[in-house]
Amino acid sequence: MTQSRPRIVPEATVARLAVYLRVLAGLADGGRTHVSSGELAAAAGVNPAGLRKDLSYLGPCGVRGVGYSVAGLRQRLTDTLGAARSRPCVLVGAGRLGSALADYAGFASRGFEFVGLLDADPARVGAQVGGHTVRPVDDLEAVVAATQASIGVITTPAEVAQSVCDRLVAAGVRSILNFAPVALSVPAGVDVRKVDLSVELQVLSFLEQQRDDSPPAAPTSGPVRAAVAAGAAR
Amino acid sequence: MTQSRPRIVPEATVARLAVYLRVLAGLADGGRTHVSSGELAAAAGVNPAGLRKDLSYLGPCGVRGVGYSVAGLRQRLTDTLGAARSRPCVLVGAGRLGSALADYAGFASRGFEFVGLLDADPARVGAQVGGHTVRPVDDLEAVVAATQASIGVITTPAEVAQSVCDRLVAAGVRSILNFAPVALSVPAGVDVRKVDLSVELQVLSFLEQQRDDSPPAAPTSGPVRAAVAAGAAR
DNA sequence: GCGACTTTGTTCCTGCCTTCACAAGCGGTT
DNA sequence: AACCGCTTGTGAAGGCAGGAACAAAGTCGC
Repeated sequence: MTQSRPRIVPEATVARLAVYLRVLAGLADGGRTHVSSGELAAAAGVNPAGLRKDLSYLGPCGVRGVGYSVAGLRQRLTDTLGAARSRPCVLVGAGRLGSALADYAGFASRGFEFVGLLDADPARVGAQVGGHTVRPVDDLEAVVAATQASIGVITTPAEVAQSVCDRLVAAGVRSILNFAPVALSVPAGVDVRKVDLSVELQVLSFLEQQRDDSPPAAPTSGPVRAAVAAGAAR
Repeated sequence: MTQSRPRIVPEATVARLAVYLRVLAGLADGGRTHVSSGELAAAAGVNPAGLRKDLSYLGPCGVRGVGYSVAGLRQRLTDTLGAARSRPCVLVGAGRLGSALADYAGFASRGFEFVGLLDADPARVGAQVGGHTVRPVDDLEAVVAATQASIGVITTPAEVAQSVCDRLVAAGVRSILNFAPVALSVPAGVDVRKVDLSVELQVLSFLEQQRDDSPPAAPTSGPVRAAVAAGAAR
């Protein structure tokens, strides 16, 4: 509550904070009361020094010589990430991927609740997914208004993603998670994050090809490898 | 084939090349024969100068004053990304998310074929998903050996992800796409990419909280906003 | 045939992120 | 009460990605 300094938090750090929070939840379940930066960093797959720097954006939250209090750090991260209160989410596109997301327990346990599932296909309307009934996409504005949804998730085909996005924004949604393989354009003040599944596979394909081509090259230099990227999706 | 200079390609660039390739496929379907960097960049949601820099890693592939040949650039990107040949993929964890991925048409059309679906739950074994039958996870080594799968996709619960990963690596898989919310540890020479869905939502939640807290602050500076992220148009 | 326009490819620069290394601080022990 | 070991927090440096501006080059029009 008493954020001494309103320091800015880099987005890359925010993504890692979410990972730390999850690791802490596991530690708390295991009965641990304190953790060192080294142990926490190992579990999160990051550099210990980087972890300390990430946490330093929140102000001092550890005890030197001891480590971090699991409960205390967890609370601080929860507050910082805005995970204290539940965030209502609207999902558009109740296909296979959309249904999988709506039913994913990992969201609900972290304060994200799907309060509306919408689809344009009449065959899907009325289906029960994750405790909710799929409604026609025409109800989009009504659902957003009634539920005060703050986050929109788009899992529609690429062709209609932009129009769905526009309607979400017009209805008041200012945070959008986009799974459709298109670059959405939104007005200032609206945040979009994109998850592109086929891009992930193609990056792996590229790295594999590099491996196949480069064995003859110097193995020590390792310039092409360009690291593995364990962190966020990006 | 005649890569004049074996220039290294940054991983961030590789991810964008995959996006360009998809945009080009759409342009080719529309009958377009040439594109300028500006148009291509707009469709991909990136800066035109950055796009040209990305493409310059492949050597000169455009014509000054004209632009890029859609077919030519597409071929070059396909070769670079290793998307020319089909990549067999094994998916472990045929739950909702796994089934959605196995059935996703966007993968097959880009040369990724799921040649094996595995699950530990006897209730799921035998189910038909995306034209394949779910097999017991005990068959993992046999399936990898028989199909020469080069990419493993993990959509299991977090608790078993590391053991599944170890088995995949032992069986010869050297590229892994991990959807389980844990940091996998792998030996050198194995590439892992992680997609963390709940992290994406929590980053949005953080940005939303920032928006709610910062209106009183100076709106012009916009330091906290920290940009929008991945593929956002801007 | 020549000029002007368009577009690429490159270079420079700025800012951010990551990493290393060290000083400061706290608990436990004697 | 003082010392010692352990851990955090921070400062500095290096590397990398992103963006803007400029020169080279090729085409189109006259």
